[in-house]
Amino acid sequence: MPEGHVIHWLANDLNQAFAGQTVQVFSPQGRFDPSPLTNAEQAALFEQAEAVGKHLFLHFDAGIIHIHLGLIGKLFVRPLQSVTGIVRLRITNGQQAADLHGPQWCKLISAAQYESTIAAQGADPLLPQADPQLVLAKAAKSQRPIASLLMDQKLFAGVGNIYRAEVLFRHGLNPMLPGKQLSAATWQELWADLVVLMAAGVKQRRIDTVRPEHLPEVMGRAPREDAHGGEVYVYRRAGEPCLVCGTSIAVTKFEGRNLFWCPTCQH
DNA sequence: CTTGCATGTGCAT
DNA sequence: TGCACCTGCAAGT
Repeated sequence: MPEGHVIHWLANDLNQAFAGQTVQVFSPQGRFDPSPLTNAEQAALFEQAEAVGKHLFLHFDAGIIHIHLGLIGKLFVRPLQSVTGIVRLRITNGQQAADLHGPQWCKLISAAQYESTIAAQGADPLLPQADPQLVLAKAAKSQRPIASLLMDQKLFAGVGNIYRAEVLFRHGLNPMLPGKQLSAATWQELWADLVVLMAAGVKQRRIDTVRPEHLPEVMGRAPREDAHGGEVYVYRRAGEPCLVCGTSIAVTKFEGRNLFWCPTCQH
C-alpha cells in the first residue's frame, strides 16, 4: 500500500478531518503513549499533518508524532466506528477517526529530530516546492544502477518499488544502467514523469501508470488491473506478456527487493 | 487451519 | 547480504 502518494493523500485526509481542531488522541492497543501531548481528557490541539516522502508528521500544539507505515502499516481516516483489528493510534473528534495499524514507527519526536529527519529526505516529487536539481546532478554522476538510485530516499523521497519499476519502463531504461550513463535531460524527464505519475496517484488514490501520458504503442489495449489497486506495465507482472511488445516480463531480486522489467523494451 | 508474501527500513553480521 | 519487525490477506493444506 504505502508509497509516497499514499502518505500524501493521508495527510490531506487528516487535515480535512482535523486541522485546527481539538481531538482525542489515544492508543487502543496500548503500544504508544501520547500522554506528553494530551491533557487529562486525552485531548490535544491538532494543528496539521505533513507528508514528506514516506514520512508522516502530525503537528500538535504540544509536540510532533512521527509515523512511518513501513511495509505493512495502514492508516484509515473514516467515520468513527468500533475498533476493528489492532489500533496503535486513534485520533478522533467524535465523528471522524484516524486509525493506525501496524506502523513501522509511531513515536513522539522533538523539533530537532523533526528537522534532521526532514533534512535527510531527498526531493519529493509530490511537494510543489521540491527543487530536484541537486539530486538530479548527484544521480547523473553516480556509478550506482538507476534502480538503486530511484529507491534511495535521500535522493528521491517517496518513490517506492512500484513507481521505480513503472517509470523505468515508461522511459525504456534498463534498471541496471549506471546513473552516470543517463544524460542530464533523461534525468529531468524521469523526474517530470514521477511528478505526473505520483500526483495522479494521489488524486486517483491508486497507482495507474498506464493511463496517464499513454505511450502510443499501448493505446487501444485494455489496461490490466493489478492486485494492488492500480494499473501497471511491469510491476508484479513477471511471466506475463509485456503490454507493448509481448515479451515475458522479467523479475529479479535486487537489493532485497523484487525488480520487474521488460527485457525487450528496457535495454 | 497454516504458510507465505508484501508498495519499507534499519540493524547485525 | 541477511534478517527482524510491524499486520493483513491470499493461497495452500
